[in-house]
Amino acid sequence: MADTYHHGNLRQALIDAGIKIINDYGEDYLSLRKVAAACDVSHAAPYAHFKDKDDLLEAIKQSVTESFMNDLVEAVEGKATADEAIIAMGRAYVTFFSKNPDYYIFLFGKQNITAHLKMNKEYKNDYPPFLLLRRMYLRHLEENGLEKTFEEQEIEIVKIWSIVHGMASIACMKGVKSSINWKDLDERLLV
Amino acid sequence: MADTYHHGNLRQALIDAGIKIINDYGEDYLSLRKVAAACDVSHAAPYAHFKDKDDLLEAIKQSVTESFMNDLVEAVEGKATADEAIIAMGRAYVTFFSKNPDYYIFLFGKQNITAHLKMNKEYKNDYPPFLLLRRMYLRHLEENGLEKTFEEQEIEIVKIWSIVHGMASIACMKGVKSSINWKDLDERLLV
DNA sequence: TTGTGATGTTGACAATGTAAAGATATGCAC
DNA sequence: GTGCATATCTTTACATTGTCAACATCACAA
Repeated sequence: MADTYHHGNLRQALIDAGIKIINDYGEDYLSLRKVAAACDVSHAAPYAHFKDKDDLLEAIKQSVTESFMNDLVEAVEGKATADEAIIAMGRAYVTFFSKNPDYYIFLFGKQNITAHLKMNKEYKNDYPPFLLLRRMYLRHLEENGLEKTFEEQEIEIVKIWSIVHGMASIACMKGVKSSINWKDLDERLLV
Repeated sequence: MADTYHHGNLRQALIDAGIKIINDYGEDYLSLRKVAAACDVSHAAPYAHFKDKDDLLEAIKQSVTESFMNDLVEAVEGKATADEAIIAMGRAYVTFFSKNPDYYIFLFGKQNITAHLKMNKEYKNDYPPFLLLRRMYLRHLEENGLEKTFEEQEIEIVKIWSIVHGMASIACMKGVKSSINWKDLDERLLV
């Protein structure tokens, strides 16, 4: 099935090609036609799988978020305590974006001048990485026999998130993995 | 000087036209050629004043930020106490973006999923609105004879900012000025 | 077997950013 | 005022891009 008329799994191939382009040259460089060309397919072929460019972008974003989540879950799995898990998650978070700086801009926006989570409740209840952090935080409270109001919980979770996200943001801007101060991150994550 | 070959003040006219387009149809609808057309000028004329599209966008952004700052300063001026000034500034902040929702996306980014200020110190020391808030906050401390460490100060300032910015963000999304709970905002701003 | 829908190709079009070459006005040296 | 350098603007041209329509090809079920 080398050079068949049908591609086989073009949809996934387009997503992968898009990710590679974003990774290699940044989002600005990506175009529908280049993605199609990267898959050795005519420039209109993507329209069989995606409504328009935005639709493809959405799919790519979802795919990147998935692999982001995989890294986070993998980091958390099998950790003895919630505290260890939170630190591991923080490191994985920063590592993910320092490995692929373009993902940060792609996921969080080009003109992102902020480093904290949106207050919007819908978002906090939707975004998988955030849900994972909340689970870890609640486990942390339980393991240490702590009692917090819901308000206090939210504030602390956002605080942790901010530290990690801000650190990732800085790491991305500098684009220098070696500039990350891991010990500093760990210490700041110890609630 | 009705129909002269030279426009007179094309640079400013282009910026104004750009602002109007963003205001009326959103940033996506803006193109160099449309801006030029709105000024009754050939599509390449802007290149005498701006290096490229991004350059024009930068100028527009700067202009919008200026009028934003004007609103904030005007709100603060002549207020008897710092507390009054902070509340007035908060209201002006939210009002500005509820009057022109497109400005929010334009200034803070389309995929802005965050509602707090970037931790980045450079930013905090550069962004005029933030500097204004810090001045008011320090005046507040002074007027009430309060002593805070630098750390505490930063946390509280970011907190105030977050409340205001988050409220503006929500107001923009709903696009409904009447949905703003001004009393709630005032109360939350009382440190 | 047949034909129906999913998948791909080709060709076309309008919108866009940008560069090059030339036209026109403005201001300054003399 | 004359003449010229420069800033400003127009015209023309071109490549890229998103999108559509018409058609080709394939897979699979009736």
